[in-house]
Amino acid sequence: MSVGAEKPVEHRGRPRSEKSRVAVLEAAADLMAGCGFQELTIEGIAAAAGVGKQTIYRWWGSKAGVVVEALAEGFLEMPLGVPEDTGDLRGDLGAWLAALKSEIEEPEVSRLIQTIMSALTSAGETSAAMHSALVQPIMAGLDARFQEHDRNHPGGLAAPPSFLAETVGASLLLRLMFSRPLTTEWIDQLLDLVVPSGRPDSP
Amino acid sequence: MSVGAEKPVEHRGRPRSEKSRVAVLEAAADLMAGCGFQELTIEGIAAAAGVGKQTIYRWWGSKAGVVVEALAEGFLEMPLGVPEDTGDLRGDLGAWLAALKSEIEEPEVSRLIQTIMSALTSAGETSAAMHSALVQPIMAGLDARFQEHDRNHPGGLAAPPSFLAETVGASLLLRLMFSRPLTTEWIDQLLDLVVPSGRPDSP
Amino acid sequence: MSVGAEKPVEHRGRPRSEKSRVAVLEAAADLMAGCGFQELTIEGIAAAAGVGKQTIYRWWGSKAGVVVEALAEGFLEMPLGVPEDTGDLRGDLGAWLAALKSEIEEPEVSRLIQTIMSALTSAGETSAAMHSALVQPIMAGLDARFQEHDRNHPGGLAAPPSFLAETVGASLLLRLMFSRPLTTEWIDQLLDLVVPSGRPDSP
Amino acid sequence: MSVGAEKPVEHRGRPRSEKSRVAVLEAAADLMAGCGFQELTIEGIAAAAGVGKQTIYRWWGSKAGVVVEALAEGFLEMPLGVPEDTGDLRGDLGAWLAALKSEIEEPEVSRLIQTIMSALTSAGETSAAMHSALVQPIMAGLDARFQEHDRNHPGGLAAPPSFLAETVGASLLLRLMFSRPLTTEWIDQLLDLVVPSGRPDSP
DNA sequence: ATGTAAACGAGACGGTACGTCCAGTCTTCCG
DNA sequence: CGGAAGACTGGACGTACCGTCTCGTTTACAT
Repeated sequence: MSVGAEKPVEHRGRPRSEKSRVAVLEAAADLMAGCGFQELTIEGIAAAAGVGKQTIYRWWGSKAGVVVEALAEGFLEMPLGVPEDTGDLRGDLGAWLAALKSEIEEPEVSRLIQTIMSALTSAGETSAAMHSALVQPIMAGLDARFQEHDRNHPGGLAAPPSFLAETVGASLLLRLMFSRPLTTEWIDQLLDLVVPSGRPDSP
Repeated sequence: MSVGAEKPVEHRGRPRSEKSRVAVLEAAADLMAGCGFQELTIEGIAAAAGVGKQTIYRWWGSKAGVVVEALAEGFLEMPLGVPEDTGDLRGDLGAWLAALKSEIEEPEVSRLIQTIMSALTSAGETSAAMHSALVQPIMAGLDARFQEHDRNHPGGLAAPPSFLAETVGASLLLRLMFSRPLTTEWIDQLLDLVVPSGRPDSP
Repeated sequence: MSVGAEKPVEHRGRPRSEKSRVAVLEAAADLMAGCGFQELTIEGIAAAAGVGKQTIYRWWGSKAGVVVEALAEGFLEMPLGVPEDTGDLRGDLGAWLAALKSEIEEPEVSRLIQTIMSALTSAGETSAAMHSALVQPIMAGLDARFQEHDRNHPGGLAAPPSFLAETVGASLLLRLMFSRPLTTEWIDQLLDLVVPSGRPDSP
Repeated sequence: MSVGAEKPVEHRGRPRSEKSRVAVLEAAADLMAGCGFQELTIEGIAAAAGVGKQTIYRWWGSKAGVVVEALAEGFLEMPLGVPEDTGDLRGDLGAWLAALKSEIEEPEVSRLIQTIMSALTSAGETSAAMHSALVQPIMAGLDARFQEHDRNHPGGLAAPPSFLAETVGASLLLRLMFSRPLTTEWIDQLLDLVVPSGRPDSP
């Protein structure tokens, strides 16, 4: 009689509707793109998703929760891309930052970043979840690139790769948060600090 | 050429009440300390200040504006202190960060920081004003310290002092934003990056 | 052939709360008695009824609407009574008007009448509804009395009963509206006009 | 001792500005024509008149007071006209009521009447003043006509002329208040009651 | 001429209520 | 029993006016 195979859950009554779950996340992602976090409302999400408010409260409990899941599941992408890898770490990072520079001149992109950051800070208790959903991936991307560089040029980095990644990410995000421009000078200085300039590839 | 004695101002109607202005800023500062930015309401500020709502809308237009002015005028202080100066830059920074580390364990301090950062990100159009009201002073404090160090140990810094100040500030704030702990390892790594440890003073 | 069973109503979502409906009407009636129509506020009604403002706006849309319904459903009575019937129409009307005369000397009664009339005139689009809710019943009462008299004394009335009822009602209300006293002379003249005095019962 | 000569007035300081007084009354009259009494505001009048609010409060104290004076001084006319006099009282009244019938079909006229009546009922303490400013003149006009008729045809009226005038006025105003139509039947019945039809002139 | 004093326009003040929006909860019916 | 629909209490929003209160500016009389 032992059923073996774990009943995945004690399961009674109607199962959760995947359709509703996805509809909510998609609606949230759509609305996020078009307005600030403050203006994003549970009612708005429910209406756009064709879903009862209760369904959202049942499964997420707050709009921050919905946003976190939407980001974690890729319904909404932090529009920051990832640096390429041509073997020249400094050059790659420079190119990446330059691309960002032109990208955030589009108001839509700029707003989306601010919206996400605002969601982060408004989150309170969920800020850790937010961090891992949002910031971690970016850091991870940078980290991988720094790791590789480190392997090729041991001792050429001023600090552990993961730390440098975090530093770059923090500087970038804070700059975007305050709508300050990514000037060429600023980019150069950041690169100088993080990938000590010029000489690193020469022994 | 006589400058013609500037008309002091074209002034009609009852003049603005300084008493109300101060009452609003004080009330906002008090309330900020006790709750999040989301929970801070215009009605609450008006009631606490003994002021009509219209008076707030007349002069500030949004709660973010009130918070910016309260900060700019020192009614509310960003509880981050400023590093001492004993001649040992690295040591001073380390001590400062260590002090912060214990300080932000108090929930009140931690909440205040998050509140202010939330106000910043919610500000939208005023984010630049927010930046100069809040972040600039911290940066300026760090900057001064780095400048002095640079003068004493030319070439000992990995990047221009002001840039290092910004980097330290950004890393710190973002860490606080996400409620991540200021570990000793993190502090050490930051110092290693910014004030290349040990060696710089030896030829 | 069965008519297909009238859809009882297409009914979705939580049904309207009768408790709230009654609470609002009772609260409005209570408040009306104690203040003018101008001083009667939606917020006051909502608070007194323990109801959200939205509930009032959802179902009535204006305070005039609430007052109309309160009157129509008898939560608030126009304090004008109805003439008795002893067989002597002129005497009955005289007694009724005399009773009113002393009654409206109480400021509370006087204020309530003015309040209701003010609600009527402020109503605008709903003035027809107001009329049928308020004035019609009074008229109807008078009408019945005149009808009966007419039956007993054919030709003794100067105009159709319903018209005489309307005339008496209009004269009375306008007099109350302007806070002018119901003097004995005025009453006598009205009766003389409407129930041609003395002689009608003699052939 | 001889008091004699009244000090014309103890008069110090700047005298009241007639220009402002007139501007206020004109502004009030203009605004009354375009909106309801409820929507008529002191601030609106002050702005339209180019006058400080205090000037209105100094001299009138309430918008009802302004309206009363505007009516009393003829800045705003109750659009009811006055019956002609061709010797045939019944015919003249009939013609007058018929003219009104078509006139009040214009929404502007209808609204103005309701506005004035609303001002009356909202007035409270000033309702007596309102009455003499507004209703009295109409009554007076009717009264004069009835008086003359009475002189020509003694005993031909069912009640004292002034009373009949009041009755006609009251019936008319209440009908207008409730936006009920002035039908031909209603007019005929009123005339039958007030100027007993046909026979009175024949012996 | 020069006070002195009241009325003036302007407009900010503390308030009250407006009508709207949304939060989060609750009830009902449907599948 | 999950989910949509939607009504519920509660409370902040930003606006409109209230009636009061300064301001600086006329404008008249009384020195």
